[in-house]
Amino acid sequence: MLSAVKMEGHDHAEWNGYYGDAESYSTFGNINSGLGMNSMGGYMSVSGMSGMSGLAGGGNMTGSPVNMSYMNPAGVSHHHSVPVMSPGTGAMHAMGAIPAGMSAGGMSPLGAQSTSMNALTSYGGVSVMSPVYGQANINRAREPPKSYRRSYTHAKPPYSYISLITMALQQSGSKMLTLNEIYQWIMDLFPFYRQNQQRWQNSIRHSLSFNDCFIKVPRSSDKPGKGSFWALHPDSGNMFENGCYLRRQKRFKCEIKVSKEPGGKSSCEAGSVSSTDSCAGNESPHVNSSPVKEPKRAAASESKPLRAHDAPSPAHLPSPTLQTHQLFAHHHPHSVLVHDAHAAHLKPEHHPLHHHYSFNHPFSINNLMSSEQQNHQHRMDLRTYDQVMGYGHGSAAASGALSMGPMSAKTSFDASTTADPSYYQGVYSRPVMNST
DNA sequence: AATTGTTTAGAGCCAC
DNA sequence: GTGGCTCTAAACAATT
Repeated sequence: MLSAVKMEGHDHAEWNGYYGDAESYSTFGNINSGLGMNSMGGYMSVSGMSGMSGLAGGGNMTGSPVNMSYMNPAGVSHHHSVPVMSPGTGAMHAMGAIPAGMSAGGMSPLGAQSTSMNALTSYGGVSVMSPVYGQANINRAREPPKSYRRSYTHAKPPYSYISLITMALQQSGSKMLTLNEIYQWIMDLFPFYRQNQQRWQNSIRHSLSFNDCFIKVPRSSDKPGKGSFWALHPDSGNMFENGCYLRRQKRFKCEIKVSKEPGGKSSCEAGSVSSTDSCAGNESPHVNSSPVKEPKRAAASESKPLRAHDAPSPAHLPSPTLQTHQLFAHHHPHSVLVHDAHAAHLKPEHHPLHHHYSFNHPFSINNLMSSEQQNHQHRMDLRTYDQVMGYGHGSAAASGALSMGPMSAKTSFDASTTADPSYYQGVYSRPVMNST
């Protein structure tokens, strides 16, 4: 099996292979030097970096290694160019490209979320946010292209399948996607996944089925097609609050799956009207505190997807969006769910899920992109890894999670806040189990 | 037939 | 060492 690059970013050898000689960050110049970056050939982890903004100014990263490979040293960008990336990019943060502690309140995964556009990198007059993957951008802005670029392009992203799925779902306007759409999103964004599709797609399917944080939403009668829609469980919120996209802080799971209905659906499936208490998420410290060993998933017969007759009447679910909306509304009575499906449909920012994740979900696209722009730019503002890196030729591919967007009001970090070292440490090195 | 979804199993890595 | 999380492979069922 191929297997390329070990996911968890622990495989230094592989990372080195992809990024090692690469910039190695010599181009980071001041950043690297003095930062003590490392000997790991592009695989660094930083600990105790406070204030990435400092990076821009030559902050002082000392200490532990940081995987600069995927870092987007901020500050090196060109602030005057016109951002093409995500809407609302207005606020990108320097290193921001990397979410510091998700716990901070919804950081964008790769993106930055601050209020300064430091991270923008200019490519031929056009600035694009550099996703975490695009860290090399900075260099590019300063130096001519180098041969090593090629290696970056198809490097395996430092995200687990779960985080990729989560990002995909988060960036979708309706907060739900079909399996194929998820595949496409991933491939659009990460060239690496255009290869060996059978392998990773099998893993994606497995992740969707196996992880309780993903729920299946049946298609409405007016949207026939193959496969159901997948959405994030409303209570799955901060799965990556530790800032590590390779490994969740705690696996989200439904603790109780006993309330099976005749149809066989579990209490945590979409459409369930059972109390949210039946499910354990990661958004609450309480819940996290006492994880219950996940019982083997219910037998197939007990976890049948919600069928049309199980779900709310199709008549009331004109669109998938509304379906989830209502489903979640039922499921999550205590959250800020909007029951006016119509309104929610028209105004994404009012979407229940939108609300739900806007304040605490690490991949909250809401924190990345403005609601209005989100849908429109969905497939335009985000560039594929290679495009960001300056290798792509085609049109921008996916949107998304990698693009930086405006932060929610509550998340107006200052440089130091955004630069939570734990993020880097987590994503590039190893998970930081609770930055706070 | 192809795609989608479920489940089982094993292995690697990491935190405790 | 143990347990948790993730990745991968594979078998199988269901659906389109």
